[in-house]
Amino acid sequence: MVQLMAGNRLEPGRSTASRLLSVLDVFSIKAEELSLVEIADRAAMPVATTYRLLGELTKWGALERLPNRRYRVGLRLWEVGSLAPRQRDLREVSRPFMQDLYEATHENVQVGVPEGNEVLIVEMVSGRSAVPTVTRVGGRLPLHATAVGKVTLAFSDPDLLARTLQQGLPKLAPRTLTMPRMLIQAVEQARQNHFAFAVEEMTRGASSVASPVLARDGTLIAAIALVVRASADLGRLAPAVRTSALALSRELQRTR
Amino acid sequence: MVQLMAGNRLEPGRSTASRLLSVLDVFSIKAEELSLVEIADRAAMPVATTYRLLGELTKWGALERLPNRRYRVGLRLWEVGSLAPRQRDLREVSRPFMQDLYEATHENVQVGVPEGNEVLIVEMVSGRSAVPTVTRVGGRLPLHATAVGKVTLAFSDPDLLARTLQQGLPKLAPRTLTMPRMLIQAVEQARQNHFAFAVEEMTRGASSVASPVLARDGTLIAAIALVVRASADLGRLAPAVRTSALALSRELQRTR
DNA sequence: ACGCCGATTGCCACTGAGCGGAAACCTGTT
DNA sequence: AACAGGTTTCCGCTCAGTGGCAATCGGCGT
Repeated sequence: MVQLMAGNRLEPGRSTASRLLSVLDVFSIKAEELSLVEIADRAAMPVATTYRLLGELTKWGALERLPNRRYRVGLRLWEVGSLAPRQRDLREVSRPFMQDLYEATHENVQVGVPEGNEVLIVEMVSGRSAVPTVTRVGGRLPLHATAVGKVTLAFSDPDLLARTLQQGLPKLAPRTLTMPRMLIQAVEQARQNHFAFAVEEMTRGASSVASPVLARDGTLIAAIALVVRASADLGRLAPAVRTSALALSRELQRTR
Repeated sequence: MVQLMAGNRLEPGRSTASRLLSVLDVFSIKAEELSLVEIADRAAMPVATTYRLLGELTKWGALERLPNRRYRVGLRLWEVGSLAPRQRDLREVSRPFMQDLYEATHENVQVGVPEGNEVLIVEMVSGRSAVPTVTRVGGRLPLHATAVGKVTLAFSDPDLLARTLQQGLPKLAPRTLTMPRMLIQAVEQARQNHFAFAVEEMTRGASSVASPVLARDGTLIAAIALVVRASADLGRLAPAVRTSALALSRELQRTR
């Protein structure tokens, strides 16, 4: 028998709760179905420990076990998550406005809220004729390379912009703004115009226009955007997005 | 100082993981914003313990802390939950079909999947003109008093019906089927017709028609329903629901 | 302003719940 | 039938989690 760690713990100080939650962290849009070892690896925990925690999570319904012994996120977790008021209220109120915007343009409509250093997409309306996007409801978009992101930066606490610049502006597509000066200027413009563009900055062939959804006190609640093929005339679409954003803002201000 | 339990635990044998998850359990549609003591009470745990767990959950983002010191479900939990493939795929595929059904009838359209002894509503389309329903996305409906429920019972493992009968048929509205015989008969009819009705069995003034969404092997994936005011002509609406259910089934069978 | 009461936060002694290495046990593959 | 890769069970050791208590905070009524 080899030497054991003190208390038999590889990482003393890490709480059981945080271990449990870090199991949930390993699931993502690119990894929605994982095996025991895959989860253990990604969560940086021994298999035995991971196995026990997975058992608890599965029993509760946070995860589901597939016949091929893999794990995926379960319905019970979705159910509890769908109670999150921040997304639920916004989503319910915005749906009709998004629908109208879709009818008028037949392009992809997205609504996102700031979450950490990204924008979390909370609702989407898209049809067959619109450009296919990689984005999904529940997915995240970067702040510096999207229209929703620029609008968010323009109407949030200034140090969100500072943090974004500090952690660098990764080049995601040929036309991504990678120079701080350029982004600062774009954000400044967004603040003045109440809308922002992003032309092939995130994905080649796709562009977007966004406008802010604001609370009574002027703070940003969300951003609404149209994602279109790069050849589309963004200038012509901007007023429609702006109008929807205003209507949505007014409706949200009415209810609270 | 008073006597302490062995190990200072009130409830030895209850794991930390299960305690953490039972904190999430206390949140519901009727209790989406709770204070520390309320949570401790409902989860049957001491305040000190609850406080620590709430701290971990908040740090991770599963819960959010409001200025009034209350807790509610956070965006991070919604984000992870939205990865649940069972609801995500179904929801994405069904949306256009639901939209069509809505356009044709201008009534509330619901899609639900079986989860435990209830139906979990996964997606909804409703307009201003339709009857206001209490049901929300993420909400649950009883198996015995709704059209979606009866359809689910008709096309699921027979012992789901047995379990439903065993735990009693609570009277939810004047016309709820409370006699086992009646429910069995209704389920039998649903199996033959491929649709079911519920006339003011759940809520006075509201009725519904539902039809099953089936996998290639005949097992039930979901149920799609129209919820209408009680005065509406259900018989006239049934074929539309049936048609949507078939179209949706076919589309789902195509993709997998 | 003041005092009251419930809610929140911090503290700390005690021990069983959680940890993880290792071995047994499956499951599909050559 | 042997093997490889993953999954499940086992078990001894100990520190992380527990929860009673008390100090502190804060909202509300007087």
